[in-house]
Amino acid sequence: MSDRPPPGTETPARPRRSDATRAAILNAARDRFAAEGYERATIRAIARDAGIDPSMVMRYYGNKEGLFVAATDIDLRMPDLTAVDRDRLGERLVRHFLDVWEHDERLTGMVRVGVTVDAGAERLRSVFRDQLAPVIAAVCPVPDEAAVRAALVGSQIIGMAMARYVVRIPPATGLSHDEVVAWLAPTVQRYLTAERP
Amino acid sequence: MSDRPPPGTETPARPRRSDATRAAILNAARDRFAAEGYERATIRAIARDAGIDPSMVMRYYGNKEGLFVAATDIDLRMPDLTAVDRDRLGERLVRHFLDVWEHDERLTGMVRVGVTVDAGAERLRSVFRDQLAPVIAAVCPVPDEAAVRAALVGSQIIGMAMARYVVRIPPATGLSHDEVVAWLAPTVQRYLTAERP
DNA sequence: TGTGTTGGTCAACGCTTGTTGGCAACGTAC
DNA sequence: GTACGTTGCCAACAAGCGTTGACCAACACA
Repeated sequence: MSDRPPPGTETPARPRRSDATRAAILNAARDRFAAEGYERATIRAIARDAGIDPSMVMRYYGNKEGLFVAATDIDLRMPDLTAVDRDRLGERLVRHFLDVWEHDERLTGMVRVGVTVDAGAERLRSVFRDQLAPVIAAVCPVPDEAAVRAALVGSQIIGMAMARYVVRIPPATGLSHDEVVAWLAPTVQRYLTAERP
Repeated sequence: MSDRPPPGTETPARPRRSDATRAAILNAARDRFAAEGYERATIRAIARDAGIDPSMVMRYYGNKEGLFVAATDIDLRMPDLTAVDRDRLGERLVRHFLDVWEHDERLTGMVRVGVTVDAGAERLRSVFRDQLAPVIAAVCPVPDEAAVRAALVGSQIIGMAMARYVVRIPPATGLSHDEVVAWLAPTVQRYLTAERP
């Protein structure tokens, strides 16, 4: 409890001896949550992975939900779309997401958790709101339409991610990157730039 | 164990006194699995909902996974697409799925479970394979392309379902049925009928 | 009427879970 | 050098889980 300095008066970044342990816990937690979902990822297993005692997890993160919140920071590494040819926005986005999904299995896991537990769903909503929506709003001429267009793009992207990486529907897993781009890019392009129907 | 008659010699349909109980268990199981996912839905809670003892669940369905398998039959009630105008296939499909998703919350729940536990993912794959793919293959002129086209359609449909009903991303939940159809129908139509890119 | 089958309850089992509190070793500041 | 906060381990807790087996009541059938 006398662990973190009082919020607001936070000291710049005084390193603590336990920082390595904290990091190890977060790393193990991310992997376990991603691989097994919220319920099956036990504090005991996470602690074992991190090479410490389960009680340390409690001391540093309060309880399991606290650990989950601390462990799940999702970064989509969104590109700046204003620098992209207007008629290649769809292709650029689809390619980017294929890249992100494929290089960080934790994202798949976070979707898994986001679907199961409330705190996870809130995380996904915040990722949509803070990372995807703004980037899309920046290239949307009518500000009022930005949110809906972002949601549409998000729906197609997350749907393909579900099909390929989470549920693993065979025809979807068999597609090459180029094939996925060829099919999905026009969809995303239309959601971004087409007149509102 | 001496419960079901030996498979193969199954007697036509002799009703058992316990049929009502069995049905009550399945109903309660469906609701609990849908609402809380596989892990949080406990056999004890399901039995309580059904008004019987937990041990009955074990007797009738062997174990928790057996109950899950028995409880999760998903019926998409797919329409016959061969009777639909070729250039309205997209609209027809999107409208159908909106209808199905909105009238059976259990579907949402099954996605939740399908994402979490292996047996659930297998269920989703079988639904895709046995219910969605055949219907789409029936209107696909090039048989070899049917599976991929079905997967593409499925990705957009399941993505919108995730956005609207599971994660509940605000801009997506705010869309009316007609708006969803207006945006998604052309996408699905293209996945179904457009030349392979 | 007697006997085997079916539908159901009850109490307990072994196990895992998140969580807690006590206690030892270490480092640092006075 | 002693007092104190930090870091860590250990052992235990209460609760909840899936699962089992003994036992009873009602029925079906001879």
